[in-house]
Amino acid sequence: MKTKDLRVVKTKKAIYQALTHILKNKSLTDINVSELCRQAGVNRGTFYFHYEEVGDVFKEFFEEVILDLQESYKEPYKYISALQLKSSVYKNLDPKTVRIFHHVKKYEDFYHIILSDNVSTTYYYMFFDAIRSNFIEDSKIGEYDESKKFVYSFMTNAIIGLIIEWHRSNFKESVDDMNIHLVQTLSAIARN
Amino acid sequence: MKTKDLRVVKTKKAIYQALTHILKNKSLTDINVSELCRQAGVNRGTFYFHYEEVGDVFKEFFEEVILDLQESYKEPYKYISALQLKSSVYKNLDPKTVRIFHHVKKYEDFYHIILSDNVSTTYYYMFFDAIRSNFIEDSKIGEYDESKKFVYSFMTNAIIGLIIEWHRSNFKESVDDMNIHLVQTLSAIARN
DNA sequence: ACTGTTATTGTACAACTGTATAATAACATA
DNA sequence: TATGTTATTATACAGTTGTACAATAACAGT
Repeated sequence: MKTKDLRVVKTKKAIYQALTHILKNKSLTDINVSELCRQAGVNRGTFYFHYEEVGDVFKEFFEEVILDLQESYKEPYKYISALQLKSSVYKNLDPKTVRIFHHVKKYEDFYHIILSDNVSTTYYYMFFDAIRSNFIEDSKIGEYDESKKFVYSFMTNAIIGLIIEWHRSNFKESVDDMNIHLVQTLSAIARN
Repeated sequence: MKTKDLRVVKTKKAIYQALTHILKNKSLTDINVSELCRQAGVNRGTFYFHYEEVGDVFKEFFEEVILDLQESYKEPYKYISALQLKSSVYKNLDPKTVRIFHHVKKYEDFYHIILSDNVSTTYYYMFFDAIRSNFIEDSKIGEYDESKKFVYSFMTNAIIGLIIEWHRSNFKESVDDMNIHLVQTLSAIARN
C-alpha cells in the first residue's frame, strides 16, 4: 500500500497551477483561499483538508526549491563559471558558496517573492536554515561545534544580505558579478 | 492649526494598550481587527479610519523603536560597557556596532516578535534599513559610494544574523557576550 | 469485479473583513 | 461662546474564513 492517491495528486496540481497563475497578477499576500479554489476548480473544504492557508501551498513549492539548493551542494562543481576558473581574483573563494548565486538566479521568481516586503518570514528562515546547514556541513570535521553557532549565523545571513541587495536591483547583476562582489566584500572586511 | 486632535490621541492610545495586552497571550499574526477593537473599546470603523490591518499598529510602535536606534547612534558612547573598556579583545571593535546589541536587549520583547517565524518581513526590513543607513553614515567621508552597496548589505545582514542567533537562544547571552561573539567571528573570517 | 477506505463535494453556520453611509459628538480656532 | 471641521459611532452589506457534517465518488489492493 501507500501508493499516492491520484485524487490528491490531481487536486494539488490544480491548486499549484491556480496559484502560479494568480501570482502573475497579484502578490502572495493578497491571494485568498476562496479565490484560489475558484481558480483551481477545487472545493474550499478540500483545500482545508490539505492546507491551512494560501502560504502553505507556496511553502510546499519552496520546499522543492530548497531541496534543489541542497542537491547542488552535493554535486561536483559543474555550476562554477568559466570566469571563475580563469580569474585569479577567485583564488580564495569557496566554490560551494558560488553555487548559492547560481541557485538563486535559477529560481529568481521565487526569491523575488520570498525577499519581498510584507511576506511571511517563514520562507526567509527556510532559506536561512538551508544555507546555514550547508555552512555547518562544510566546516565540521568531527562533530558539530556549538561554540561556532554565531559564526555560522553571521556568515549565512551575510550571504543573504548580498542576495537582498541583488534582489533589490531586480537581479540585474550576473552570477559572476555577484561572485566578484562577494570576494571584494570579504577582502574589504579582512582589511579592517 | 494642526494641533493634534485629542480624539485621535485617545483612540490610538486605546488601540496601543489593547494590542500590548493581547500580545501577552497571542502572537501578532493571530490577532484580528475585531478582537483588537473590542478590547480597545473602539469602533471597528474607527480602526480602519487610521489603519489597514493589525500589523500597522505594531509597525507604528516599531517606528518609535527604530527611532531610538538612530538616536543611540548619535549619542556619545555612554552605552559601552565597562567590560569593553578594560579588555584588549575589543581593541578593533567599532563601539558604534556595540550599541546595536544594547538597543536590541533594551527592546527585547519587540525583537522577539520581529524575528519570530510567520511574521511580516516588513519589520525585518525596517530594522535592516535602519542599521544599513548607520553603516553608510559611518563610512562615508564625502558622498555615498554606490559601489559599496553590497558591502553595506553584507555587513548589515551579518550583524542581524548574530541577532537572529541571539533571538533563537531567547536572548540568554549578555550584551558583553554578544560583543565577544562579534569580535571572534570577525577574526575567524579574517583568518580565512 | 468486488470491497473497504478516504478524498472530495455541497451545504450550512457563526465570526471576521472591508467598505460605505448618515448621524452625532468632540474638537480647534477665532 | 459660537462655528466650522472632522473623528467617531452605529448600522448595513456582500464577501471571506474556518469548521463541521453527511452523502458521494474516486481510489488502491485483493
